[in-house]
Amino acid sequence: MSPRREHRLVFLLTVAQRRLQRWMAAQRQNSSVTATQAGLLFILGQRDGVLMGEAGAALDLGPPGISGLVDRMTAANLIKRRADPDDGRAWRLWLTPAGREAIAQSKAGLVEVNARLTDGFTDAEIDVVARWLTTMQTRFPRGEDE
Amino acid sequence: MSPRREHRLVFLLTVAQRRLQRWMAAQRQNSSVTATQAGLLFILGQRDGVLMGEAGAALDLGPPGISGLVDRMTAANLIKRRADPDDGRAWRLWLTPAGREAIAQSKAGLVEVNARLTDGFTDAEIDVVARWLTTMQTRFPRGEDE
DNA sequence: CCTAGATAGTTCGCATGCGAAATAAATCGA
DNA sequence: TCGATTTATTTCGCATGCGAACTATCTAGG
Repeated sequence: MSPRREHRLVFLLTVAQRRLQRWMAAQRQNSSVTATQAGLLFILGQRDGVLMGEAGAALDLGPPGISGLVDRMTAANLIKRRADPDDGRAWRLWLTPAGREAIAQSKAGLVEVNARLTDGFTDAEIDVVARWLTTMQTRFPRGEDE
Repeated sequence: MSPRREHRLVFLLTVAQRRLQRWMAAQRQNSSVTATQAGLLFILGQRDGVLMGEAGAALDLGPPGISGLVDRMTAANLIKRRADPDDGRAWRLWLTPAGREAIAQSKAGLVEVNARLTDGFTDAEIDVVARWLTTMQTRFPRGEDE
């Protein structure tokens, strides 16, 4: 109703994400992997050997973002970077055995998060939330997208 | 339904927040202030002279977070830090005239963001979203809160 | 062919915020 | 009253990701 209430959505979203990241980091402790890292693992689990740019687009990361992510995950021996045989500029990403194991671990770790994320809300309500979050990508386009 | 769909909430939330931040930064260009900075301005607009810790709690920032935020906003001449007369450890935060002006600007800037955040959703749906975001703070507690 | 643009990644400097450890001031208990 | 603990804030090193500028490669057009 009042514009004041809607104002708060910006802050609510910011805070909610910070909470989630912090909570996941605390759970994670010395094992496993961040949410974004898990995202890349899941992508590679479905389509091993994607281009960095493709992965970045799927994760909504710009070039520096995906580049850094790949650096860190390569250093952690979760993925490997190999030159594309057909394009000297491009690199393709591949899971390492450790990365493949981390997928299973991450999926397990997400079970608790999922439970908390949906706790106290009906399926219909979660659908609304998911739709709202999904369409953020359309409603807040990047650069010259539209 | 399928656990797969709920898995995605983690990523949807992460991406949504990144989108929003990026979009706001792009709009912001060379003027105005980030969402979190606006949050602090609004707090001071209602209760000038809060303790740093209080502000941090309201913004869901830990000590290093609020400390850095205050540093940057002090450097930008939006707020002032003054020692608490009754407690030598504590600092209270006050708006500068520039900060007071920035509040109005920020509120204006949020109008467009609000419109986009709620665009295409009914009031009832936005209520669900707001409730979901709000209760994240309960469902993902910090440290030893509970 | 060869040059002009487009494209894939990287690097740099910055902003944000974290946890852990440090500092300084306040308070509590013997 | 004085040492031990608690509390407010800062500092440090790190992770994440951005925009801008750069590098290297590819692709078109002449």
